[in-house]
Amino acid sequence: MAIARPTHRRLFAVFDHAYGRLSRRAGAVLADVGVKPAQATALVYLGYHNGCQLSELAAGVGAGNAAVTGLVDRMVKTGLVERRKLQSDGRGKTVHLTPDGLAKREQVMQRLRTLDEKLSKNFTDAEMEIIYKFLHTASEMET
Amino acid sequence: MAIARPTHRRLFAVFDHAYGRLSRRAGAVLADVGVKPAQATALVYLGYHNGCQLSELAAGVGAGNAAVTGLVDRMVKTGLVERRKLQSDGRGKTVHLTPDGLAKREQVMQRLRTLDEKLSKNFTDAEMEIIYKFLHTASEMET
DNA sequence: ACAAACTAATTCATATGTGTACTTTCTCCG
DNA sequence: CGGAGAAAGTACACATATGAATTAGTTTGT
Repeated sequence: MAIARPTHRRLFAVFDHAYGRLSRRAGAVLADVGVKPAQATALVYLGYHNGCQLSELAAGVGAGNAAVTGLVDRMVKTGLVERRKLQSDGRGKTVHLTPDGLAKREQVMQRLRTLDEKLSKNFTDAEMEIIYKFLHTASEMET
Repeated sequence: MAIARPTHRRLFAVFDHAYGRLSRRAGAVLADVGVKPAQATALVYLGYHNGCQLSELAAGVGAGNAAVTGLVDRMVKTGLVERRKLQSDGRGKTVHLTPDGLAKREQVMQRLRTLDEKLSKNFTDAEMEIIYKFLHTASEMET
């Protein structure tokens, strides 16, 4: 039996709370860009994988297909991206940044870089390694 | 000027992604308890602060008042909690676990403890300190 | 070549979040 | 006392998430 580790008992709760607060902050930081947080995430991802399929975008932003269908709908409506049919596979659709979407992405990246700096500035590189390892563990954890 | 820290450039994105995946996992883990993730969070908080006011619950679970109004509505509807008027202040309402809510909370705690163990088992206590410090930083960060 | 199985995207019901506006109630200051 | 203003909850419009069911297109096994 492992020694009790009281400070670890509510890890998930702390993670959950921290994320809630952080995402509110991110939402506020992005408000003046006129893009919602989930859309910002998608714009960033698309900058690296422009023209990817919906499913890939879903995996990339860590959500399910259904969520991304609606997300892309709203982004198409506001002119940030466009959907195209995939000719190689009749089921697939690809998502492409518009010039407008690309411009918004630049602004988003500015804001997120600042946020990242604030988040990480009190940690050493060695500490950041641990934090990344932890976040990666949380991402990849299986049931 | 600081040295470029490429691995830190997308901290927020990594955090966001990790949270998305982790919360899906938590949702799946809680599915058999028949409680949604936000409700589970509220149940846990209420276990420590039963009878607190709505605003305190909101702060405790990291959401706004409006979100918690609806959350409590749904939990009242399914009999997990009840709302009472605060006599000391005509504006306030307090939230109380029902026996049913308390029972669900026990099940939730079981599941979350298991999740916590999986999340933290590959980290030493010293590493966990850093992770908690980071999560705390993320919670408390000001604009 | 075809039925069975799989995959991609969508739709639907529902849960949860935000910001804003509104109501009610308190508090505090002149 | 009495009105300005803060605070607590709620209502509303909307963004975003999930899971289940649906539709359509592709792949596979015989």
